[in-house]
Amino acid sequence: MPMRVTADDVARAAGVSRAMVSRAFTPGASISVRKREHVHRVAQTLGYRPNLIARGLTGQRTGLIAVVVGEISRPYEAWLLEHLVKALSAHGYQPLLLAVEGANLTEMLDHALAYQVDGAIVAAGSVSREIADRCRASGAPLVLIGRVLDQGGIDAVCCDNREGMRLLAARLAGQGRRRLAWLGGTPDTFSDQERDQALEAALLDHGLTLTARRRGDFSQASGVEEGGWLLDAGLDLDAILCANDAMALGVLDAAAQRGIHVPDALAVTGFDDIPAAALGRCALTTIRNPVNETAQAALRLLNARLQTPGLAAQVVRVDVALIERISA
Amino acid sequence: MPMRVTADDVARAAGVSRAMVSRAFTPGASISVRKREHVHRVAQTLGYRPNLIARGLTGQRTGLIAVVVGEISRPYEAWLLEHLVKALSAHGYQPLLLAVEGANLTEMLDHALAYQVDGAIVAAGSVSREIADRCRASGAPLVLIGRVLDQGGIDAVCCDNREGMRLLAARLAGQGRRRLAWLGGTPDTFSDQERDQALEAALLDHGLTLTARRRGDFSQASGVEEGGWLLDAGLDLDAILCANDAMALGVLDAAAQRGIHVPDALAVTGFDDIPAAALGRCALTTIRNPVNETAQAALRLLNARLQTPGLAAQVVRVDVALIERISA
DNA sequence: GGTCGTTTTGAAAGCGCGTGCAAAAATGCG
DNA sequence: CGCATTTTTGCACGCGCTTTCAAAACGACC
Repeated sequence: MPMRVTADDVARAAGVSRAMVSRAFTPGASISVRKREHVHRVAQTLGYRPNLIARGLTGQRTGLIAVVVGEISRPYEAWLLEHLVKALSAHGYQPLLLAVEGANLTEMLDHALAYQVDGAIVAAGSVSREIADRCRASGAPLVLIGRVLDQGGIDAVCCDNREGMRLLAARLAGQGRRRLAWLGGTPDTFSDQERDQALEAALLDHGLTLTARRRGDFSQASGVEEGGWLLDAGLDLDAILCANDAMALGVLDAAAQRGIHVPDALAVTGFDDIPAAALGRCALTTIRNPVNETAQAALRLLNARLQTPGLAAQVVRVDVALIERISA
Repeated sequence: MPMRVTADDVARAAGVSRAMVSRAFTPGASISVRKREHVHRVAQTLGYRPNLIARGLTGQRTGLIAVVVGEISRPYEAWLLEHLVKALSAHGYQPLLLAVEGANLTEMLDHALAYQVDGAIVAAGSVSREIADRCRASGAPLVLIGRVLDQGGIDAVCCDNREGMRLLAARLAGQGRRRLAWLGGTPDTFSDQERDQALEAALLDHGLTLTARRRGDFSQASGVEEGGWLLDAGLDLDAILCANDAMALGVLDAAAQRGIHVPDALAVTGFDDIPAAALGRCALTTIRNPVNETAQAALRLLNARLQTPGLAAQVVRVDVALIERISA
């Protein structure tokens, strides 16, 4: 039955009041240097650490940030999560992880809000205005990643999908590819919609249109499946553009299985530039989605709003880049 | 300046005492059905939810569980994390995510303990006895995943590495492979050590020894690299056994780049059976490391110890299985 | 030494909630 | 209807900490 060491214990042992112990652990509090050191020393020997739960109850900040992410086992999500966690912990925050599967995002966020999180970073699901309002009502700033709410009013950071698609379209057009297919991801997904639209627009600029369109679920397996379908449909395709890298890698597999040479007979492009994209016998030509900068930007937004609640909402578009490898 | 709705507000609005509000939200508390419903209704309209931080302060349980994992972007880690999160949330826990990079595990766990976590699940780094004791002193049970402390005394769940290696050795020996190489992972890793030892032992049973051994860092990139080294060394290898799937996939790439046919000219085996192992033009023969059961077992252990602190520590070995695909 | 302006300190009031305890209300029974 | 039980309720305290506020200690300066 282990009893925690409390500030009272330290106070008694150090011969000071509990308030002093609190101040000793509060940077910038009014306390003499001598006493602070003394208290620290005593605390050390007793093995005392301020209870952050109790601290969170009084102060306005718990240091907890809700991080909502989709299926973690997807390469992009995992990659992003890794950077988010690093960024959070660098800023002294602690991530409360919520993995959303389906429509229970509201419920999960509510649960997180009950933990008095200082804020939330949402990189999955679709955030309704209602949810956003509820967060604001709880005093927890919300930052979206990879999706922006068109009604505005919510901080978001998202890569420049339009520019990415333009770059890909230009490259393929420049290579003289004419019969192009689009392999989209899960519908109702912001990334899917924006990339899809952007592609159509960009192709138009080159006088091209899609020969075929097909839809997967952003997974490599669906890339194999739908890619296979496209290749078997007798469409005589030049290129397959995929809504993300995972599916593109799947398409690459499908092509290899059929003995179709990439990039000579077929170009394949991805989006995100996940680490695995550079590997494999046929490295992927793709668009770099700068995960690290995205995470940093998200935290910057969060911090800014935490310090100045009245700030106007802001949408940060992080720059993308064409990564030329060999698949296209 | 949004003011949270507190139990007092609900009490006032419902014309009852604050204690009643508390009881209305405490399952099994002494309160009449009528009143509970009434309070719930009022709470609903006010948008009240019990503050879990405050609740955690009084009660012994915060519902927070520290989850320590290594590099999340690695497929296996991500996969495991996904299942852990699911399992935790199914049991009403909330994961506090700690990504350890380097030796600061102690520090991170200390920080988590300051949040009064109910327990910790550690799937990364090496846990010293000192750390374990500190956790126990804070009343937070520790459960290890994929590593067991040989001094014992700590709950752990880990797949049966020995049996896995036996199965692989038997298969390769049965195929008449004779010149085998081992591609190990990061040293000082429990998985690496146990799998390595187990392989040597298993091979001995078939009168075989390793022709070569090499070491990566569990990443696919290192698989490409070290696999390439092995293939270029003129060792005339029959088979390359890898300490995990990611490296095996890398080796597969390396072989493909060199035009070496798998499995005819070379067998490649992995370990874990991550989702990506089944994909690709050359599906991986590997050992299934049942992540889901692992996560479930970890939670069972955690719950058991939470309910009965005095319980003897237990090591659960989850069963593995040989997954026969085409790479070996 | 005394006065005034500065730190430095301790007492006490919360933060939002759970819960033991005793009072109040409801119920059962004769 | 009266009494003994049982259920339901409210009060008040405490969880571990932060933070006013006023008192105490300090130091400088005349």
